Amino acid sequence: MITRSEENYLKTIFSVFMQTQNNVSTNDIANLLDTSPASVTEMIKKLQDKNLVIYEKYNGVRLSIEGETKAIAIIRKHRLWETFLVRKLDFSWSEVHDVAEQLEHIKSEKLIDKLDQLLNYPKFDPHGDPIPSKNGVLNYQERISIFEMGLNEEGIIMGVSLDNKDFLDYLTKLKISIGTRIKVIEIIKFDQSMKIEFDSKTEHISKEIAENILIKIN
Amino acid sequence: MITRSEENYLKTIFSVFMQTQNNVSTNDIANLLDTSPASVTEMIKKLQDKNLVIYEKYNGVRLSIEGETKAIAIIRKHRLWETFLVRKLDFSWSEVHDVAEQLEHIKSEKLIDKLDQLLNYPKFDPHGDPIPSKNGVLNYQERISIFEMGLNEEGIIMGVSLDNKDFLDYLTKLKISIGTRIKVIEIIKFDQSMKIEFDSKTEHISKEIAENILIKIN
DNA sequence: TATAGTTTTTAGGCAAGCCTAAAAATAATT
DNA sequence: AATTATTTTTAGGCTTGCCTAAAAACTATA
Repeated sequence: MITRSEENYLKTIFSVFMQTQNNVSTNDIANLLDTSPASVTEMIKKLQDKNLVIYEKYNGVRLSIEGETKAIAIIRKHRLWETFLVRKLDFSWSEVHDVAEQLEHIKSEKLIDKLDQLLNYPKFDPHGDPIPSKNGVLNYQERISIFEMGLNEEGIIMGVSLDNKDFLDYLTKLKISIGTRIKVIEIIKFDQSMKIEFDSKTEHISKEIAENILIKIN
Repeated sequence: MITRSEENYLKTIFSVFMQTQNNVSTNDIANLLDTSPASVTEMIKKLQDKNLVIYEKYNGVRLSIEGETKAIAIIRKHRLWETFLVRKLDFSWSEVHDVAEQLEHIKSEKLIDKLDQLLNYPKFDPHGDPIPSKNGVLNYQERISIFEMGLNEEGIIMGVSLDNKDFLDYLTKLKISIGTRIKVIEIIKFDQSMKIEFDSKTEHISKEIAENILIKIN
């Protein structure tokens, strides 16, 4: 049996590794899980004993195949629950995180399969992140932030890279959502803020906002 | 904060007290929660410190007003989730228990309110047990078991008093469900089994079965 | 390359929730 | 009423997951 805490560690290691492609440091995990580095070292050893991670002292950690399988299964559950909350229970996309964080630990294969079916096998969650399939395939769509776009470039919003209530509420207020087609019409050098155009209107967004909105690339 | 384990104790104490109207013994709780009497004593003290139970050494325990409120809230969640699983995810009534046991501990008022709404404010769960309202009112319908009925008496099945997979699967096989109108047509003295009539057919049920099917009274 | 700074690990502790074994209290029986 | 049986509590221990403080190992800098 895998504990709730172990699941959270796996999830964290997975997501950091996805971004950096490097072994994940003790400190990073500690910060993300809001715990002490000492506790992380301890837990990593436990995960190693269960063959869920590959670990060498002072050299960070990464998931084993088995650990990755488990991590992806948790992410699948998290994203399916988020989709459920938004689609069936009228949650806004800024409210789902904490509840999904709890629901993702419920153990029942049938439950998650049926939920998937009820939602008609969704491919993306409300934040635009891909939902892994039952057999663990994570269909990753390459994306860049608006901040990385050049002047006059266009793109379709595919997701966000920050799951923060204030940020998401602000996007909602701006009427920016997944699928919105945008164009960069001005880049202000001084503060690196940007003017973007969408739905025949113009909005001025800060660097911080631009960095956390993702558009499709290909 | 109330822990998962504390919630399970409260739920257990509530349901035993409902049946007996007496202080609940340490041993009973230990048996129901599959734990040792020593652990129960310990936990009861903790619950007492939190003002959730009323406890006197060697004299059993009962819930305080606050403890009862919490217990009822958990039962509400459990029964709403069971209803959701059966109605929306096509679980059979024999499968829902274990999953609902996990889901009942999810903490989100909004979640449970929205679930209630999605299900159109159900009054009873799939086993015929009443679902407490948001403000904690448990609308209890008095019921007796088929075993307590006399010859030629009729009644409408309102629920079951046993949440066991084999038992529930058997009822499903017999096509006995909540709402079924039945009539006792024979009582066999020797083994106290009964012949009952419903949907223009006759079935012979054992004492054990008869004891665990409940009909509406008055 | 020695030293300073940072990161990681080790050591020792704590709370929650469980355990077993033994003691104490209550209940049942002779 | 005294003894026996049962129930409940106490005492002491264990595991999980966390903590702080100190030691050890790596990294960067003079």
